[in-house]
Amino acid sequence: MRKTSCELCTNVNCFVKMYCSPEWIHKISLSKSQVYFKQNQEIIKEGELVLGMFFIQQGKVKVVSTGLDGRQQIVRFANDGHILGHRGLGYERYPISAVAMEGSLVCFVVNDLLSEVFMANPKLSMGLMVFYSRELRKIETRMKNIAHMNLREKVAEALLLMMEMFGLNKEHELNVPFTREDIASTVGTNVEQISRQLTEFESAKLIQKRGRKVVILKKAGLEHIISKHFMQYAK
Amino acid sequence: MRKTSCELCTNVNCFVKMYCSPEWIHKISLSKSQVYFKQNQEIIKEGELVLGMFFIQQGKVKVVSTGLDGRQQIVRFANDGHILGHRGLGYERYPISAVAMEGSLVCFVVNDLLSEVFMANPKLSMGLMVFYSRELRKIETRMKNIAHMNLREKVAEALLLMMEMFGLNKEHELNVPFTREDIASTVGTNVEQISRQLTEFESAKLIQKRGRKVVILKKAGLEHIISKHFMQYAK
DNA sequence: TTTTATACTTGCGAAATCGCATATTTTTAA
DNA sequence: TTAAAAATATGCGATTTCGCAAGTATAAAA
Repeated sequence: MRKTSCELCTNVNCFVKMYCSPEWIHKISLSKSQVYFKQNQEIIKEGELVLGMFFIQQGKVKVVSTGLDGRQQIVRFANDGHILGHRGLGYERYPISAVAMEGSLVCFVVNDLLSEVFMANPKLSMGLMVFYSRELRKIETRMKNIAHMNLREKVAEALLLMMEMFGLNKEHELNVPFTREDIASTVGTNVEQISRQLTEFESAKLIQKRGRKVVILKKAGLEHIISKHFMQYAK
Repeated sequence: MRKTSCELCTNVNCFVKMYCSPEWIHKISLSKSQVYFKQNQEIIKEGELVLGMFFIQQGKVKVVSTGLDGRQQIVRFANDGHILGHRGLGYERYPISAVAMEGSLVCFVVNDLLSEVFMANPKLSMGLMVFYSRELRKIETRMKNIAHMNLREKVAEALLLMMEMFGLNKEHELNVPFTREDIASTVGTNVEQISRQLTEFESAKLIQKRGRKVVILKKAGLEHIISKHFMQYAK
């Protein structure tokens, strides 16, 4: 498989394409590398040296933080155009892992080039700062939710989170391969609790279980479950 | 009280002083405003319009996210040199509030000037990106901890968090005014549980309660309680 | 100083969550 | 297609956390 040049790449959400000058896009295109990761392969491994940043050209990824005990926490999901490894900035080693949830194509740019790019393309830095600020906002909200919601609410939120990131296929199933364990790691509980809660949602006709797959029947119903935790501001 | 000029300000942790050119420091100094906030006053109010960024010249601050029900989550603590309101970047309204835990002096820079500053001082943007990335890392770790730790561990972590940010005074008390409610909001539980847990820590001779104040007797003991949740990488 | 308000503590029953054990189903591999 | 492995479902007792209530201590106000 040949490397896609940035100039020909059709991913319109890529930060490089959005914020860099044509000359710099060309430079990056020349020196970047590109790797295909199979389902469940680790793109980034917690504890490894930070060598650069990853840009998802096309794929579905979970970002996980692993405890000493092996328990995992899914910190966020990512897909096309999203960045991986930016938390390594200013650090020696990656604080988290990133795992492909299905086959994913990822571009990689080394640190030295990145520094040059940032100094020469202030719009990229600005764009990334806005991105960071949104990430912070999202995760802060999620932290509050994990702290305040009960299990039922947290599972509802996890389903909505996955739906927002990966969408539904034509059969209205969540459009990403995942296990009960993944939901448990998102929510901070164990697989049994997820099973029980999904069963309950199914009896309430909010979802339908199809083997490992989950069909979203009533998004509004799930949203209603968590609505009391969200403030909406007057415009 | 007169406004401190940036040139004469002694806060060495300020991002402006660290990363901007002398001309830009001067420009900022001229157009910034400076406000003193008393204990428990709101520096930033969730839902209000984002007009700029705040830089803490000297003070102690908690950043809180409030639920519809009024339940609060302390998202992080901040002190001298830290930034407030940066999560508003790219947003219309602030997603969180910031409250002075004791009298605090804060500088404010409006949006328009900020954009100019970023475009003209790429090192500032870089510095801020590293800052953001560290914030992300911290909060992701904290999210995992809130999700995985039991109450005892979470309270130990909250005490260590405050100690790291605000230090101890000569009597080894946590050097910041706070209530049990503050710890509860950090941990995601209620005041009663905090009382019980502090009592338990006191019997274990890890801390000593002096009215509202908390003396840290054995930091290593608190660290040991949470150690099983932290990975350390080989150098 | 005295009073009042606020914050803190503790007991105890209720509720939620956990975690083992086991059965079933689904997926993967042969 | 069949066999083996992995993932899912569910009952149930154990454990943790919650939340009210009532009392005590501390800080703020008069």
